[in-house]
Amino acid sequence: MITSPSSVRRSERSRRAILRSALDLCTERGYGHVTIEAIAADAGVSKKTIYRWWPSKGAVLLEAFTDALIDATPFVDTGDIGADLRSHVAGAVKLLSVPPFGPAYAGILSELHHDDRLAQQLREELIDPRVEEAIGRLRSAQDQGQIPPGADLPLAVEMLYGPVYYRHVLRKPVQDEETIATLVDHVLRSLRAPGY
Amino acid sequence: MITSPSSVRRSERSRRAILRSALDLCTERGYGHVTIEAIAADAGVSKKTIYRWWPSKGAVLLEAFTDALIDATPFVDTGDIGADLRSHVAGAVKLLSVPPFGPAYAGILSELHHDDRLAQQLREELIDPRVEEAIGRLRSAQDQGQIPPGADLPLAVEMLYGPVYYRHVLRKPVQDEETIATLVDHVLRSLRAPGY
DNA sequence: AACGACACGACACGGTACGTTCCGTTTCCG
DNA sequence: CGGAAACGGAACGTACCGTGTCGTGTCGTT
Repeated sequence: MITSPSSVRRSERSRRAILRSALDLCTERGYGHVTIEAIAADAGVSKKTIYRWWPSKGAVLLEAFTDALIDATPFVDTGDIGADLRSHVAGAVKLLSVPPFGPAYAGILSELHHDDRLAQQLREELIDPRVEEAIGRLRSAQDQGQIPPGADLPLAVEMLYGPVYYRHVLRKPVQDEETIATLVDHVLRSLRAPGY
Repeated sequence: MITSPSSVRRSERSRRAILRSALDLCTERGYGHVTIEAIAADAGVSKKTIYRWWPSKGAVLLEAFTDALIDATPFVDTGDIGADLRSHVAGAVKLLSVPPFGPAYAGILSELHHDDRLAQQLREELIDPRVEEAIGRLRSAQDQGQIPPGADLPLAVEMLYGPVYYRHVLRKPVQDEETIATLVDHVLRSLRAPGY
């Protein structure tokens, strides 16, 4: 997320305080009340310092959120694609269900349509790599014969994540473990079943 | 969307001018630049008049968007559930792909997480009724034996709309007709195939 | 036909956050 | 040790917010 003045003299202390304050304010007062001025005040930092390293508050929160998401939803391979997908999706759903990460990600998504840089950054640094990881895990299951050779793996990823985004964006109640299991089953079935 | 002073003396002329200006500004300058002040100036209307009938700019655009969506994506019943779902989803995708409706809906979604009234209004007046309609169409296909009796119809709706929201929110390229057909096929297959 | 209520356009207000600029201080590389 | 650069703090003009006031016009009521 380091934007312009690539430098080793950057204050790591300020950086951490800014990211922490951004998430804290998101918890305490909601994304809408997270402002550059509020972050600066809470972190004991000059506004200039924030603008020097990030182009917008969305970029600040994206950096904070990305770190948390990668920790929360690793891609494991136990040999059982169903179980692995269930635990992976459950991890994402759980992260989105608790402040500050749910509101933070909703806020980030809300900025995408009027912030081309942020949209590109989100896709390149978060979405695309993780979609690739997911496809990789599905391909591994394919090699083990759990998924047919010709299956449309990118579509499978969208069918898994689509409902998660759908519910999060519309603020519907989050999926419980059973619903997630049913979803994963249906997606895997749709890959296995013959065409109509 | 009429909020408080329920009255027959409301100016229909002003109402139409406001809705039109809101959509026009969304096309010309993007959702982020649509402000109550800009709408008022463009529509030749007092800010007070807007605030009298709508609680926020999101509510204004939701009213305008709802009218357009209902026209664009009817639920038809030709007897072929696959064909009907394809044309329905294609209608929604097409509407979202053109200004002002794509940006307008993205903007509306972006307000949901800090505007409880708007979230409730969207669910009650747009999402829930249309989900019910979709389930009704699926149930009709069930009666004709095109979908098994025990199928999870609400989940099917989420699997259909989920990827549409996913791509729209993340600003990924919109689905073409072939992709939509593949999606519909997979969802229907997932309902028909036996459990793993 | 006259009244009275109420929506209307207009304008002004204080408030908040924006993004930028200037200044003096601190920190750290060479 | 000297200087460049990042720092915190304060102030700036701008934009939009949501509200209040006021005079005008129009539409129900009687």
